[in-house]
Amino acid sequence: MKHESFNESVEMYLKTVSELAAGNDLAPISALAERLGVSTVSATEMVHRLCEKGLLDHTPYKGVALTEDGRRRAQRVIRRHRLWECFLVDFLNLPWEKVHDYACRLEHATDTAVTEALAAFLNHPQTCPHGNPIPSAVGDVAAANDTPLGDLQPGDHGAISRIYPESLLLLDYLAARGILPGQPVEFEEIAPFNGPLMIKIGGETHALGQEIAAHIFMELTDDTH
Amino acid sequence: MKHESFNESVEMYLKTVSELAAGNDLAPISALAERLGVSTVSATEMVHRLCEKGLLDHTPYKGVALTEDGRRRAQRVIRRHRLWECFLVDFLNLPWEKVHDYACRLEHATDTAVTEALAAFLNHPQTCPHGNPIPSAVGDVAAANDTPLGDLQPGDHGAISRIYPESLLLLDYLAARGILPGQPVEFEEIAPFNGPLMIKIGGETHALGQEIAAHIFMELTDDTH
DNA sequence: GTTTATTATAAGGCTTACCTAAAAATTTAA
DNA sequence: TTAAATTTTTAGGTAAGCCTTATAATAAAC
Ligand SMILES: [Mn+2]
Ligand SMILES: [Mn+2]
Ligand SMILES: [Mn+2]
Ligand SMILES: [Mn+2]
Repeated sequence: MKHESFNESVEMYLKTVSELAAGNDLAPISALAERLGVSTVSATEMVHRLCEKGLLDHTPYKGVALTEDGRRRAQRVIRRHRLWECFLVDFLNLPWEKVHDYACRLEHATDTAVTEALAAFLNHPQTCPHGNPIPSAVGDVAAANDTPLGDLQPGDHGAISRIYPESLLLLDYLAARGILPGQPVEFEEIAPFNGPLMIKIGGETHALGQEIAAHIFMELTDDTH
Repeated sequence: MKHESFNESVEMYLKTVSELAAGNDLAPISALAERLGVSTVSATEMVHRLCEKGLLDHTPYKGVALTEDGRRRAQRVIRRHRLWECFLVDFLNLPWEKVHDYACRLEHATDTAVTEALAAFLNHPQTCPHGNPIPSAVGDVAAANDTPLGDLQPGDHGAISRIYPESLLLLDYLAARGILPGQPVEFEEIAPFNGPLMIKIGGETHALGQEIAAHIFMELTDDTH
C-alpha cells in the first residue's frame, strides 16, 4: 500500500515543529519528543530524516526549524485540520473540545480536492472553533496580534481570541469552565510566588495556573484614552 | 504515534476480502493480492497474521473468508466509506467517479463518533452514490436482490441499481458514458464468441465487455404478466 | 496417471518508525 | 573553571508491511 503522500508521522512532526517554533525561535528536539510522545532518540532520528528531505533545519544543541518547504507542508496540514474542526462543530454538532482529536486523524487522509471543496462548502472560514487562523490554500497565515493571558498584568481586560496550542486535556478543562473564544476577560490579580492568575471570565472568577494561561490568547481592550 | 485502531492495511485487507467473497464463497489469496497491488507472498503473510488475530479463516488452496469479527470490522469500514461518499457528492459536489478514492482514505481515519454524527447529518442514507447499501452501525447490510448485467439475456430490461465492486478506472469509464444507477437498460444482443454485450442505456447503445458487465447490477422489470 | 498450473512456504532483505541503555559532546550554572 | 544538566550519538533491537527468488505441495487438466 504505497500511500506516499499520506504519511501521518512526518506530517505530525512538521505540525508540531510549527507549533513549538511559533514565534520564529527554534524548537528543541526534547520538546518535540515530549509533545509527540516518543523518545528523544526517536525524535532525533526522525529530525535527521526530515533534514535530509529538506523539510527541517537542525542547529545542534539549539533546536529545529521548518524550511520554507516544510513550513508550507505544515500549513497545509493545519489548514485541513482546522477546516475539519469547523465542519465537525458547525455541521455534525460534535463537542468543541473533542473535534481537535477527530480532526487530527482526518487531516492526514484528506485529498487537496476534498480540502478545497470543504473550504468552499464552509464558506471559507477564517478561524477554527478554537479561534486559530486557517491558513490559505497556498500556506499563508494571518499574523495574530493577540497576547497570551500569562503576559498580562492585573487590571488588563479584553476578550479571549484563541486557545493555542490545542490539546484534548486543555480543551476539556476549558470547556468544562466555559472558557471559550469570545468570552470577556478581566485580569484581577496574580497570587504571589508564581501562583495562579485570578481571572474573571464571563462573570465567574477562575484561578488559572501559569501553564494554562500561556495557552489562552486575548485581544486587549485598550482603555488608555 | 500509537494509532492502534487506525490500521489502513488491515482494514483494506478485510474490506477486499468482503468484496471478493461477496456471495459467501472463498476469496483466493491471489485475487486479494492482485486487488491490493501486493505480491502473493505478502498477501499470504498478512492473511496469516489476520488469521491469528481471529479476523480471517484460511482454507489452504481454496481461499480466505471473514470470521464474524472480521465481517463486522469490514462492514464498519464500508459504512464509513459509503457515508463519506454521500457527503462528498451531495455536499461538496465532488465528481461521482472520484469520491470512491477520496473516501478510501477517509474511511481509515474516522472515529465512530464522527461516523454516527455524519450519518445523522446525511439523514441516514441507504445507499452510496454508486448504489451500494450502507451497512448499519452494528454491521448489518440489506441483502441485494439485483442481477449482474452479465447474467442477463437479450430482451431483458430494467434499471441499473448499482456498480460493484467499485474502482476509479471503472467509474471513470462509466461516468464518461452516463452509465449510472437509475438509468433504464435494455439488453439488445450479445455478440458471438464471448463478444461484447450490446446494451441500450438511457437511449444510447453501448458495447460492454463481459468483465465490465459483471460490475453493473440491475433491477429487472418483470413483464411476464 | 502423469503433466501442468496454481498455491503455499522458505529464505533472505528492505524501510519506516519506534524502543532501551550507554557513552560522548556541548551548553549552562555554580 | 569545574561540575551539572542537557543534547546528541552509538549500538543493538523490535514489529509491520512490503519485496524477490526458489522450492514444495496440491489441484486441475489432459
Ligand atoms: Mn494528526
Ligand atoms: Mn482548533
Ligand atoms: Mn481505504
Ligand atoms: Mn460507492
